[in-house]
Amino acid sequence: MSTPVDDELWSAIGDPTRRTLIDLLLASGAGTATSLSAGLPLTRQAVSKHLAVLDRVGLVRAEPAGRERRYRVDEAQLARAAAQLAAVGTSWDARLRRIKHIAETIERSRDHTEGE
Amino acid sequence: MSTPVDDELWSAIGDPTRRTLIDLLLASGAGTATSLSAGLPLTRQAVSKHLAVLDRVGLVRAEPAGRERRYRVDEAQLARAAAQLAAVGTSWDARLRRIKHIAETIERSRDHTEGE
DNA sequence: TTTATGCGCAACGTTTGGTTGCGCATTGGG
DNA sequence: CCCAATGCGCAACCAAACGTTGCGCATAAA
Repeated sequence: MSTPVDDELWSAIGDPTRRTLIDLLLASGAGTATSLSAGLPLTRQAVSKHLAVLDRVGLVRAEPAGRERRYRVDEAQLARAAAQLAAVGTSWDARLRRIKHIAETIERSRDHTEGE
Repeated sequence: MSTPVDDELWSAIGDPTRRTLIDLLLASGAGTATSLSAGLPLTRQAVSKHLAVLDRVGLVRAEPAGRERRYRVDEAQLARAAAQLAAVGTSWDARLRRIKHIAETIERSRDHTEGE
């Protein structure tokens, strides 16, 4: 129900800071560790490590530009991640609906036979 | 774009082990730390701590039954969590689509004016 | 050629997921 | 009634992850 690879993706996007970074990168198109850390309560180092994690799972890609290291979201990979999130969500939803349906069915059949 | 409360929910369901526990609880209806740990590569203690976390954010609820402590998923809360997952996923998707659209627009206007 | 900016590496503290080893309560069989 | 077995919580301990500070090095700008 969950492969090791998918777990890596999950733990990458499970961190709130990394989700914020993805949001910022999506909003501004691209950014460096320094520029991103400017708008966050984090040091450049922390941001840099997070970007390294996102890079390792392929959610962002770095293009060196002079002395800068400009990061950009890999759209295909992020789409994959978004699909996974939605999948888990709808899976839970489906199960909850099924449970609710069964519960109602039992309730109804009890009303027919018993008077509890 | 993300409240502290929501971050707690996220970090709760961000952990792979806790998602597995939720799956198991959904599948079997209810369970104790001991019964759940039996089917996992975890000690009872680890499971117990995870259940405590899930309990604190309200995703599961415990009902003492004799010397046992039976846990059950709080369906409303889980539905809320599922909605959040889906929300983030679709938010990213929407942004990606918008970006792609803009990119195509620029590309097209460049083809008209420049020959680069 | 200096100066300043951007980055990576290393050492360190703190939180979190996991383990083991207790002790305490409840339950069930002599 | 009592004693073994079962289920749980608490505390101590380890390892990995997130964050910090303090370097040093390279590249761009003065």
